Amino acid sequence: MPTTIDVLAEPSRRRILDLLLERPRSVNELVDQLGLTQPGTSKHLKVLRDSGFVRVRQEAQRRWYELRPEPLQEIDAWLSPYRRLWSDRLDALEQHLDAMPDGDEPA
Amino acid sequence: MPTTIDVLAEPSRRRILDLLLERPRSVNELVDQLGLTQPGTSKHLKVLRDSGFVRVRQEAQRRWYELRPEPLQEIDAWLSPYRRLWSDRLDALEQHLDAMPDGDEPA
DNA sequence: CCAAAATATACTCTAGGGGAAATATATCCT
DNA sequence: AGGATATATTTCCCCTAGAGTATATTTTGG
Repeated sequence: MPTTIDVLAEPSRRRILDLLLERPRSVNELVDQLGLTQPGTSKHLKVLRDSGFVRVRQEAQRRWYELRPEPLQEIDAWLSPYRRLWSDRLDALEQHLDAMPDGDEPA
Repeated sequence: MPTTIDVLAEPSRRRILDLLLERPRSVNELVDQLGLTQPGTSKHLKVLRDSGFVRVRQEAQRRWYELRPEPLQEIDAWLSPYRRLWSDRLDALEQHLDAMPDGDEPA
């Protein structure tokens, strides 16, 4: 079973997420927008379902796909330790330490 | 050439980033930590270099790899439109709107 | 200059993932 | 019930990405 980030690595699936961010859509709508075949689209949707990115609401024969936040939050969380690289000007400190030949602590 | 997120999708590469988040490391250090072969590790490092995740500082025969923030920032930026799904309690509103048969605004 | 250390590149093999076409399933409508 | 609509599943093919092995390259120390 693919990782959350594996799922995101596929361009068509990212496009699906983009489309679903605007509003819920039916499979055929997505097929049209993506330019993929219907089976191909359904396959991606299955992956997105299994990994929790989307859920389906059935209405007659039509199925409305909509976004779920959890997996994206997971990515957000994964990213968070790295944020110190560019926030709080801590990156300036790092560069400083790297540039110095030996220990050199600022106040 | 692989996308930023393609690069991130590979588990060993994510582990490399984790290790480099602690501190810069030489290739052999990474080899030991990863349990991969040296060539395999170097290959991943090349991918990480080409995509801007790391840069190298050479010192004698040793090469010190260190993190660069840009590609991770890019992911962060990509994520940002999706944050409205869970931040500012806007998700609660969305769910509410979905559940309601018609418009119904909270205070 | 030579051997060793550290890293990079080239090559081969293999498995998994994505695409398209065909088919199956489900639900509505009359 | 039966045809039509909407979607899912299966099958097959191909191609790429990753792993390992062998080899090349670079730099150092003596």
